[in-house]
Amino acid sequence: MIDIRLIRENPKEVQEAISSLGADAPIDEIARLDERRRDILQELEDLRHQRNVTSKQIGQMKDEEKRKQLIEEMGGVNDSIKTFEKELRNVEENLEELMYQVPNLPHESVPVGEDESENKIVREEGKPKTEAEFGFAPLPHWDLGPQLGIIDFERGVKLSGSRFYVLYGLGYRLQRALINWMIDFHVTQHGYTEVYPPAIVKEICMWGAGQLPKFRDNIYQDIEDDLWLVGTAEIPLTNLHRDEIVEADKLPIKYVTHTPCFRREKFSAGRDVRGIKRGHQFDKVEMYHFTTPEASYGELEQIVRNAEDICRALEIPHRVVEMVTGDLGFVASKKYDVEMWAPGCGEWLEVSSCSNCETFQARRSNIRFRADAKAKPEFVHTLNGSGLALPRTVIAVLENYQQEDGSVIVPEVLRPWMGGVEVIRIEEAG
RNA sequence: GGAGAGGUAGCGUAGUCUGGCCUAACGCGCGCGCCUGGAAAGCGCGUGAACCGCAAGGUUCCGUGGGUUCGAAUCCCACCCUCUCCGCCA
Repeated sequence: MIDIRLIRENPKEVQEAISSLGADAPIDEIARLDERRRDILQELEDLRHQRNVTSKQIGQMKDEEKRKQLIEEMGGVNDSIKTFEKELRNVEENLEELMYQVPNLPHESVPVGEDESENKIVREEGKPKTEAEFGFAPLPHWDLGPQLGIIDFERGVKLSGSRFYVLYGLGYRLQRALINWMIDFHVTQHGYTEVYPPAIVKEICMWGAGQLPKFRDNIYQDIEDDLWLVGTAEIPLTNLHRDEIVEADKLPIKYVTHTPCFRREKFSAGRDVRGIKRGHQFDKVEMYHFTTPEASYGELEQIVRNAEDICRALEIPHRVVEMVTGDLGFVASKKYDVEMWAPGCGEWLEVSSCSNCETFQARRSNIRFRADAKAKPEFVHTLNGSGLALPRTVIAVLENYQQEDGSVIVPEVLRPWMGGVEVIRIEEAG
């Protein structure tokens, strides 16, 4: 949710900003309803004032005659109040519905661009290994995994349909090792507090994090109990402090968590169907900050660095990409992706997406802080960043560390979390 | 699933039976000051939020939504949520 004052005061600029996102929003209609709302409020408040004053008089009145007369007069006032109240409710309902459809506005530093093809590569670290350096043609993980007996696509489909798979043995062990290692890394090296939140939440949480109404079709839902499966830990983490006022000295609050994520992938039908890159269910380690407006952009850079630290420790080539306006999405003011190179499938995999949402989620979720004890509460800024998404990190490990005989070397940092295993071999993997 | 209790401002609670002095009290916490070598304690003062308005000021909010009434935290109806006990259970 953006501040309606922006629309009230600079409707043109807001309209342009939204156009730069390649999005659309009913700004004119919002401005019209906002004005009508304020007009009604003015009328209504005058009438209510009149009612309050008169009612008080009636309560104290001794003269029965005058008393009856006043009560009579109040009849008309009450009718007007009821009429205005009804219209106000109507206008506010419409206004809110429209406001929920307005995307977040881009930060001034975000490069203008049509779509992802114009995203800027900010920096790159580690050289992708060439085929010559490998000494053989590296396999994609959808060949490597089944060959090692650690990924089973057929049985995944048997259980749950397309875009599901089963991990076995050292494959699953590798994922577990990554999860625990990454969480420990963020806790000990980056100062995060680890949390374990619910992965299915009430509808209100979906609105608060900006998932509804826009992404309704992409969310799994239990209709009977009105519970929604989260597509990212960002949702429960945002809602941890919903309707709270946080003291400034507690900020920044930095959480790291690991949850399953569920996505219907209705918007990507037919894309990335091979392998484990885009499943309906996947695990993700997620970083999340609640912070002040002054600190948020510095912290966005920090979150990106935190994600890069993981890539670096794994010794996998990676790069940071800055999103242009056309690829920002609905909730971010500014966003970076971190991508790992996957030599088998020959593409850069988005393993992390780091966003500063400024007050967009905080407004929807009513999360505020007090700069000091006397200050008025103001909205916090919220930031999120994957640290990292599991299946894609598993892909990158398998494809970068594969050897000619089909075995995969375990990255050194992971070995303590792998029970000392150094190589995943065909004969021992399962 | 059964029975009961409850939802009041950052937290804890009073007020509801008996509608108007509720413009919501009190405690904790927090802020300022006094005191002190410094602090704690103590004492004094202050301290909810949102919206409209240049301002003065006004309006709204006692879980949510309706209703009754000149007037509702208080009465009536519906719904939501939380807790406790029992049952079942990883």
